[in-house]
Amino acid sequence: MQTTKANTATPTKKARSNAAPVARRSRADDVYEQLKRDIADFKLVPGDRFTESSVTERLEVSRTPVRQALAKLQQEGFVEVLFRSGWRVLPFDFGKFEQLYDLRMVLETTAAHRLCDEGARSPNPIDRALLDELMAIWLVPVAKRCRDTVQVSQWDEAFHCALVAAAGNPEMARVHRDVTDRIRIIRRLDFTKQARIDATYEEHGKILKAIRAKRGDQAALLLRAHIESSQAEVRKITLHQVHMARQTA
Amino acid sequence: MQTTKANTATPTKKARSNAAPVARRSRADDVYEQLKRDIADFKLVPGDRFTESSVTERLEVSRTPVRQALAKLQQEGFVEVLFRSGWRVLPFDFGKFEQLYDLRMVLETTAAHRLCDEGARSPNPIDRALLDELMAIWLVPVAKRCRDTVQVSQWDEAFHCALVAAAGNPEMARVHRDVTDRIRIIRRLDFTKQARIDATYEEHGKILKAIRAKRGDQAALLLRAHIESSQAEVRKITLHQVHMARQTA
DNA sequence: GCATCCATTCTTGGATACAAGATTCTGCGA
DNA sequence: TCGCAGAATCTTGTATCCAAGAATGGATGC
Repeated sequence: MQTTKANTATPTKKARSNAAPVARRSRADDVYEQLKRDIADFKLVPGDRFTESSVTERLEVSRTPVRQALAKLQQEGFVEVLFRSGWRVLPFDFGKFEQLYDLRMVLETTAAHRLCDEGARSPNPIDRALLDELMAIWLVPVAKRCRDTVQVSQWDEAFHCALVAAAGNPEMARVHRDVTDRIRIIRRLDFTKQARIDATYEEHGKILKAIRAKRGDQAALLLRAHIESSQAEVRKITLHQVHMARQTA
Repeated sequence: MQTTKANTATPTKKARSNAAPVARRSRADDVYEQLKRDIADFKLVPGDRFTESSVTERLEVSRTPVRQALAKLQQEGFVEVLFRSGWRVLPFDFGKFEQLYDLRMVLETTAAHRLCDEGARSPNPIDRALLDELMAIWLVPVAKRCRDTVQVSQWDEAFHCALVAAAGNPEMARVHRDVTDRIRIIRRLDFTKQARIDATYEEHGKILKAIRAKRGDQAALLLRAHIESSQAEVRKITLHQVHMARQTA
């Protein structure tokens, strides 16, 4: 029966030890990040099986942090464990991607509405600064557009996350970020063609303008179309691309 | 460079070993369930600190499964680790509860709309059977209403989860379930008064009737009001109740 | 050639050992 | 009585050890 006695004023003692709750980076965190990157980069191909020891050798840590990282990835739906028989990167489940894209649409269109309508307010106020940043990136003359696919792909992800984050519900933003993490692997296959990049600039620009004009319905409509087109694109290319990625990996 | 060679037909060998992916219950799962229950039941009071060894003693398992369980709870936002200084049940964060209630509203009103409007369809078809079950529970004559607060409280939770589940997006339902898990601790404080139970019957009934009549906007409106009233109730009583719970624990 | 049995190897789940640092308690000095 | 240094204890992070069971490969019988 412990009771917290925090905030009892003993400044000298506290100063000695109870420092800021600084986020300590553990080995498990490193392994987690690395494995997640490997999956997103197709170094670990969906469907592939691997063992804990293969990871310990590759990353040169003991099994403990590896197991922690794998447990986290398992919970997030990236890998699964086969009892006493190794691990497996979860194979593509297109049905699941459909659901995640759908969920994204719900969250983002909700955010768009809230960004336009002060009345339908979220727990926290709207983050105007975040919106301004987006405008600065996406509302530029055609000549000044970035042509680096990798950069634009990252900005695209950040755009959608920022939209939700700006709407003032951090928990909603967190869920949206998780969804983003999970579709990244398939989403990046979409960002190979220049035409898609141009379209992204166009569509993001229109969405931001609609938000700036406080036209919630229009912003939501544009957003929905934008996501749907990206989803449709993904639907077309994945089977082929996945095969390619599997070859080159 | 492993490649999956699953589904190569060797029936005899496969029959010997590669059984169904039966969900194995590990010790870590047990500890996880137990700790989560303890938190929900105020056996572990928000703000309290505890150590891994205290859990190992109480549940009589080694640190390994305890640590796995705690890691999961940490990821879900129930506890936090203080570097080399024990664990802590996260104290109540009313702001976070506001956000979670808000997110619930978004998910559930979306579900309500979809249950009424066949056009705005989800990835999967609507689960009519689930809806029928709900009707069977909540659309009963006043005399036949259940008066057991615990039972009704569980049904209430199940009602909202089923609503989302029936709408045909399992990932959305999963997120909603996670949210439900996290607000359970505060939500249960609401289900003490008989009046609230009656109101729940009334409101759930109205919502189901609106859905049956395919009046999406009305259903969403009722749902929003229903959740908001429960949220308002929670806002009032928590500070006092939490104090009480802390005392009795 | 083919199926089957059995020993070997491999793999994860769990327990334990060790390391680095945080906390606490004790004793001393003023 | 109060402050403080330092030892002793405690706590988590990581590595390693062991057990139970799964996969594998080879020998054997036919």
